[in-house]
Amino acid sequence: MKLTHEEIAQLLLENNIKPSYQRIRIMEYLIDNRIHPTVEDIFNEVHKDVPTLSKATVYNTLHLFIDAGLLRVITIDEHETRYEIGLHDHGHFKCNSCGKIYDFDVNPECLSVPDSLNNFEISEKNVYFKGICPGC
Amino acid sequence: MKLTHEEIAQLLLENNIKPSYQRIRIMEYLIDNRIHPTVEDIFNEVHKDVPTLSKATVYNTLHLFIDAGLLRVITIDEHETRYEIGLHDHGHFKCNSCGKIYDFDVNPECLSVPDSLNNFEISEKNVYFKGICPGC
DNA sequence: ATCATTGCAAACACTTTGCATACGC
DNA sequence: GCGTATGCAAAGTGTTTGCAATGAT
Repeated sequence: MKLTHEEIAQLLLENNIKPSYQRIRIMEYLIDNRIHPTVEDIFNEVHKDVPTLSKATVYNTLHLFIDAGLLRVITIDEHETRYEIGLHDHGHFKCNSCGKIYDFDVNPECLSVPDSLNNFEISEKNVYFKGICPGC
Repeated sequence: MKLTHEEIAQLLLENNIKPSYQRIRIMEYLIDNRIHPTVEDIFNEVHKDVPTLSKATVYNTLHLFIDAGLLRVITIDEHETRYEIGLHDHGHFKCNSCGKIYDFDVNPECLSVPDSLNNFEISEKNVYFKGICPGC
């Protein structure tokens, strides 16, 4: 189910983003590599195929995607900004040893809004755990 | 129930931290101002009373407290590192408009570990919501 | 006197910005 | 040709580091 460049271009257009080559390649990377990559990760990999790519463009593009609601920032760790293309709500587990981030399904109960937030308008819910993964 | 400097010194000693004046004042600030302050907040306020205080010392001291388990980093937003002295587990709500952070009690169900994390050793659990607070 | 803590300034890493070039309709 | 996206380099921010001065026991 790998998307073609045309399909990705379509996806971008639907979100009012002009599908430049760089943007398509960055989106392609994000779709194919659901590893919660950092800017570093994205830049390094896409740069291999698109040598002229600059980091500024990566930053620009990610912000574009975020504003369009296509991309989410994962804020688990200071000093480390990661991104993932938005699916359903789910939790993240970060291994403090190897640094890998795992997805997990959260108890739906969990995301119920407590009484104390009655008059709050909630746009985003996040759950994350930290610890050591089985491999470490 | 404001703690005296002596009581704070005692608290630090119990955690194997030498109670220097700066450390006491920083801890005092953290205890008296449960507003999830940033380094900026802490530095600015404590600096008023302790003019020689340097930011490096604030950073040093916060790391000391964190290592001792007295302090927690709140990672809600990239570009913004906030701290709170550790109490029970609770959720945080951040208002995207005024930036204020509210505490709320999370559904205990929420923090139950899902099957998919069976063999994971979990040391930290976090829940945070974002949106707009009633005041905004 | 010794060892730890502090404060300053320089170094760092990550991100943003400004601007000139290049690209696409 | 015009407007936008890109790439570079410089500027900006927040945090860390090295080291000399200070403070405590």
